[in-house]
Amino acid sequence: MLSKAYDPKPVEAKWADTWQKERLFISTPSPDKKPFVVVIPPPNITGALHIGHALNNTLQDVLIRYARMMGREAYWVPGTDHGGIATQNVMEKQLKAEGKTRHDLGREEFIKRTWAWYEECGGTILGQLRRLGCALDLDKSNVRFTMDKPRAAAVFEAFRYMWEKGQIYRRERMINWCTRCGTALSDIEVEYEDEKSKLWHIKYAFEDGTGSVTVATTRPETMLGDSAVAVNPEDTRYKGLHGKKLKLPLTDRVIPLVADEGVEKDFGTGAVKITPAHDPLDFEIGERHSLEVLRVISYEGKMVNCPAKYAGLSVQAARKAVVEDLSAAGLLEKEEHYKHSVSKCSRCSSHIEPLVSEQWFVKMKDMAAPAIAAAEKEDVKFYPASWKKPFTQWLGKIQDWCISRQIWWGHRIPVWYCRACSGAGMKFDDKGELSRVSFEDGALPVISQDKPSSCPKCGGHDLLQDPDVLDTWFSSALWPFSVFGWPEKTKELDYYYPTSVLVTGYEILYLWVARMVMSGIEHMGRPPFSQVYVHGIVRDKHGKKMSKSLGNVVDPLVMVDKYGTDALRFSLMAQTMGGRDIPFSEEGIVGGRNFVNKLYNAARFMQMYLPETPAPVTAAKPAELADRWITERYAEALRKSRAAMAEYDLPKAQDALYGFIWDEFCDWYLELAKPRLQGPDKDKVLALMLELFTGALKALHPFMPYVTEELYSSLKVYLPKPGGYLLNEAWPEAPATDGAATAAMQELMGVITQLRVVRSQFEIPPGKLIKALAVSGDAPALDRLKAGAAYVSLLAKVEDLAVGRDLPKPPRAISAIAGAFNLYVPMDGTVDLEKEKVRMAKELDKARSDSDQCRQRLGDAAFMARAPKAEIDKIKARSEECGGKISRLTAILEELG
RNA sequence: GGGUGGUUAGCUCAGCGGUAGAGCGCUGUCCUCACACGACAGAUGUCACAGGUUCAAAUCCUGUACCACCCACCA
Repeated sequence: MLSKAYDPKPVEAKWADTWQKERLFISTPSPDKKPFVVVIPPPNITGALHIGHALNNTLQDVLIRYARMMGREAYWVPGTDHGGIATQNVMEKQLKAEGKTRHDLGREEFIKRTWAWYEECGGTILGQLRRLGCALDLDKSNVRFTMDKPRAAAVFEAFRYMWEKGQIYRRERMINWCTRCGTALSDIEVEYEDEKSKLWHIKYAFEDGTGSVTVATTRPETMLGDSAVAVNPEDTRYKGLHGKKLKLPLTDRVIPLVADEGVEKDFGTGAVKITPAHDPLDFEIGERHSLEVLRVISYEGKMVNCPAKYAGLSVQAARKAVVEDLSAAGLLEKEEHYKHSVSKCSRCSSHIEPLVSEQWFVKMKDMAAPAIAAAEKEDVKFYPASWKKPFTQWLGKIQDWCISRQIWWGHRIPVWYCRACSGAGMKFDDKGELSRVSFEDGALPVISQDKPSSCPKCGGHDLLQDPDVLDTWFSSALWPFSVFGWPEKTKELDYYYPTSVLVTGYEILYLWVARMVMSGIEHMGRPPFSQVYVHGIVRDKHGKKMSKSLGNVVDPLVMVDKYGTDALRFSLMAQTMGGRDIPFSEEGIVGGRNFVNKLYNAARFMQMYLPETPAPVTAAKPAELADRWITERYAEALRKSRAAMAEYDLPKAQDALYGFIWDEFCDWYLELAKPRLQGPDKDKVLALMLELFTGALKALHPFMPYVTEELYSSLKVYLPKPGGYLLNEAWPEAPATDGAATAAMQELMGVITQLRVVRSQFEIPPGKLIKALAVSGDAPALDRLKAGAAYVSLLAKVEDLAVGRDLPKPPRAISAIAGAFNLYVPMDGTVDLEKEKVRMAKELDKARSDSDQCRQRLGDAAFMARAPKAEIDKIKARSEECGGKISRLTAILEELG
């Protein structure tokens, strides 16, 4: 005999292994079948997977397995992402623990070390995906990496093409600079946080001594780089002062007062100091007025190009010093408390310094337009649909994308410079390495993936590669086609592209999804997928975002160890309802674990009656009421589940099967089958049970792959037509049913439940058999009950069920009403008459208020005139039923006295 | 400042025009020969608030409050 409780560990290990060994998840282009393709959002090689990955990959796995079982050529393409800054940060942390920096290693050594880390971490991630049951073929030959050779070729081709088309450019622009990471970032990699700060009001005096203008600022230290003060041209307070010169405090510079529409009249004093080099709005205003761009904050976050007193100070220290000096000079008009949002690096949470820098950019407007159109036309369709609007709106406001990063780990920008031809455009660090490139200062680009053998202009051989790398999302954006070998024209690309559905959390909708859509249209001529399944973020049980600092991070593998993969998957799935964020609680997994155990025990139950030596159970299926009923319920569950899958409502699809298995198959059908398994019907009943249960296992397989495979493999030997791996079986068809048995069964279930209520309320011991009478004026109902008497006897533990039209109520009997029947349960000892009276009176009250409600509606002329006939009939029927119930209850109560 | 979503049983959430549901938790009985990771039974809701549409509103519309998230050049 198998153990009472299911032990997922050995089972999961066995199947995970077998599936991979058998290459069960591999796919090859098969033109006779329709492909169903999902490319995995490649996890960053920054460490172990978190619970969000578990959810994301479970959803994909369900879709893939389901599609495969529905006859599609399903392919889930595995891979990992090199993860640019994020990975570099992990490496730097490792080095820090050794007391080193990446500069101690040097670029080449650092990259070598990161590749070694890729081998280690990438392997860990794949192992985790494997344990999660993911139907990914994890053979080396099939796993992609965003920085492997084919993907590098794709990156180069995309860069080359867009450069030649003029879509990629390099110039000076305002960018977000993370002083800790030491690199430029794109706009979406910046997060904002409210911070309590101060608003300083500073007086700028006119050069001619005719007064002053007061500006308000949250960043007084940047005044050292001011090139103007701006006011709104409509602002009457400053009419006539435009063009006047102001003395810039703490310096000997003189700056103009300019008029610009970008200035809000209502903010502060209506006058703004303009620091074109360190503020996006100021930069724009500066461009409009040809103001000098004076950089006073260095890439290291230190003050430069300013009076010696401040030079070299950190931004914070400079702020303090500037405020003190202004105050001492009497130029600080006031200081107020102020809350504003500051920008933080999304990777390291350090302060972001907006500054002007020469970087590589991608022009986005032209790429965005067709992507917006694709979303509008639903060539790319969102599930849930509510994501369409934010998606198109974001694309509508898109800014050019800064793609260069001043880090080491990533795709090196495929551009080379000839030392002889680029001259001052090449800047070198103290080690003699090319550190920065400036087109403005004369650098001449040569686009090439590998080092060009000679300079196309002068023929020289001293060419150096651009020191920057590309934003990691640049390669991610190409993922849906780079995985198939693009730009090579491969069979795979031809067959699998465009892919079917992309499954992702909403947090990378813009960062990644939008860029994939744009890139797909740009390079492949059509969007990379037709559907986007957007899910929420897994949070802790209080709804807080999981983070290491809060200490509320849940490791999915710890949960898997404790409860099993199927349990984790089941509970994550159950909670994704609505596509919103998911509060994760460990208690929730227990529910999943219990369900897995339920499945296991249902199988164990069947096994008890099946022969030791496996042989197909070939008996004809039985056809009594319970059999027809359970078949109808099974068909209904499959229909519901299939319909839910069609609209990507995965949790609903799972829930329909869960309800069928637990509430119907186990709680009713198996119970009803027990005595029959001892009698002549045994084989027939087993045949049906096997058919329905193994069918349910197939249907559940996409959700809970391990336990279903295990149970199916042990039961299939009894099937007339045993299948192979569940993944290769067809997802079950609902048998044709007329639904007739469901109503009849419901009537019996009502009688059984009422008798159980009597047993429970009058504390009749569970083991004790009772006598019962069922009385009704409804002759067909009596016949039906007679036919189903065995079920009632069995499930309500009745030893003698008398059914008739005019049976008298025995003395000392408890009454109950179930549908058309008055039920009487004679009691052995004394009956608590008061309790019985209260019970009946309560029933009567309920029936009366129900009846009143019906009568009221039936007496409402407006209702009668306007409500649909079906509704009126329903109320009429209910009213009649209530009426009958009231008179029956009244009679019972009268008898009770 | 703009936008989106939410407000239903103690908790997490379904339901989205016709008598309020599930899971967990809670209470009672039972270790009934598949499962105590179980069975059976039970309690618990002015469906945020205010208007409106409708014969009928948790469900549709409008507004309010609170919560959450996203976006924005909040000097």
